Amino acid sequence: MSWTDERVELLKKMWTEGQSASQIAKELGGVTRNAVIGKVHRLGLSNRTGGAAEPAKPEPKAKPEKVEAKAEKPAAQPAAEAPEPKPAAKPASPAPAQAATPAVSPARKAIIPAGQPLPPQPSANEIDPAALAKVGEVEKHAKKLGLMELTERTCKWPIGDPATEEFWFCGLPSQSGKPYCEAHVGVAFQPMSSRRDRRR
DNA sequence: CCCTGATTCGC
DNA sequence: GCGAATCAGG
Repeated sequence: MSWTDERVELLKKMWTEGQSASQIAKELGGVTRNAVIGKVHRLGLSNRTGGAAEPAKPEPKAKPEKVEAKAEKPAAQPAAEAPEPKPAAKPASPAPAQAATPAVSPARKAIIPAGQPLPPQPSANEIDPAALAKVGEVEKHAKKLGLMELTERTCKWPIGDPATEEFWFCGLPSQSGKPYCEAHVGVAFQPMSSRRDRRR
């Protein structure tokens, strides 16, 4: 692959958007992130601040001027990710958010779409209060990823009700080979000794 | 461990 | 010019 005009343009665009080199490389295809970074530097746009390609500008550190508030809300992310065939987990058919058939028993519970090892319900269980608190805390910071945004290294802990809009996945980095982030691993894989030995 | 960008240097 | 290898952080 060579750096055609189009590819360079896409590179510039994505880099300016704040995409990481690896993401750009994936998008372009046929190049590694090293290639992307190398090209970025050769193009002289290592600085992602608004397109000014200043070859040399030490700029100690005195710039009260804000660059600009880039609207990088994940909510507006159009999911332009390349659908890589990940072996991990990709439930193909999201449950219909709304059953358009009122004829069905209204009292029925919503279907659960995930084809993945669903974690135990964290609610009524007797897990370490500390762990629960940690989960509650971490869920505030959840990246709220959709199904398509999940990778092997993102926490796949579901949050909310799948039948409503209030449903997403934790999405925080799962640093191990685990499917969840540390906090959720804590409540997912309980050593099955919650408080049995609490007596003393 | 995973990731990030930065730099070097043989090609 | 290119990018793998390496470096230097998080």
